[in-house]
Amino acid sequence: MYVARRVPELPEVEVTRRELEPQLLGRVIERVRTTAPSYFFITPPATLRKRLEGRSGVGLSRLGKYLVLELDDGARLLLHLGMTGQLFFSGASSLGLLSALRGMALAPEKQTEGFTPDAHTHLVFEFGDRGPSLLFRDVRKFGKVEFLLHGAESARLDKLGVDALRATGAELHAAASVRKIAVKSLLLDQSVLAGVGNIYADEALFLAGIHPKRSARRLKLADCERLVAEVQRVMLRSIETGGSSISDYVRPSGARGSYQDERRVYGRSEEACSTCQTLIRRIVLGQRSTHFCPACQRR
DNA sequence: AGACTAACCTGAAAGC
DNA sequence: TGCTTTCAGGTTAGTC
Repeated sequence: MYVARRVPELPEVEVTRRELEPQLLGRVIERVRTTAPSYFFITPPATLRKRLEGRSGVGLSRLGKYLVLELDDGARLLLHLGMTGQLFFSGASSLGLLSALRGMALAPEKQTEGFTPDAHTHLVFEFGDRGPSLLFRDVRKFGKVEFLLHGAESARLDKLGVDALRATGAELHAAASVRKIAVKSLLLDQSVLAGVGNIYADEALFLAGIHPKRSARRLKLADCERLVAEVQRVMLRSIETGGSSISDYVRPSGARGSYQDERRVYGRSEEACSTCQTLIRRIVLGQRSTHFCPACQRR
């Protein structure tokens, strides 16, 4: 059986940003703990410790799926959650909340007070105020941490396109008209629209009535405008419900983002389309599972 | 140079 | 029951 998973895309990163910002900025990072060098660390752990200890955050922004922590000396720290990354503060409520937003159920023994960093917790900030520590946990290590000195260029950020929430149909159309790829692949290209991942790409294409395999080059301006509008609508709605689940989160057992219930096609292959009752199909496109309604979405 | 593909990683679930 | 295989996905490096 095919099991759908939830992975941090733009809305999850934005909800995380909003959660972290008030609890992080202005606090002096006294000590940095890390795991051993790995794929996860673009900047070696030893360098991170040296550069970050004694600093404090003065700004936390988001571009696509990246979080950018601006430090008091002008340096920046890029954080990417990859597929299984979790950022949270030590203490039960934060952990439960954020894991719920991720849609990842934690084992009961890990939901207790005073979460102890485990082998998957690759980065920990301990603060001079002795308040809750910031933990970055990532089981599959697809997440990324990169330190940038004041004024340093970031190849990763520089190659991102316009943030999906700020994009216009005209911008998408300009990129689409010169690409010989499927529209779904276009949406996933971070150099075009930054922040769109597999789930919201499928959802937006369904809502816009566009077949995922339709050629990008054949998209008309009106198609692109509709598509961008649906990308933004579904993402804004997801941010909204992620926020509302904060107050809904009471029992660990029932915790999850309400997005699960609103999704129309993703992970619903062989189920009836909510619009026309045709069975939702699943195909593989660009090495990614792709879900669509063969009747509602035209090539 | 654009387009496509394998690799990175781990745990859950399916398969045997 | 338990060991083995498959699979998910964001990003990047490598190939054609």
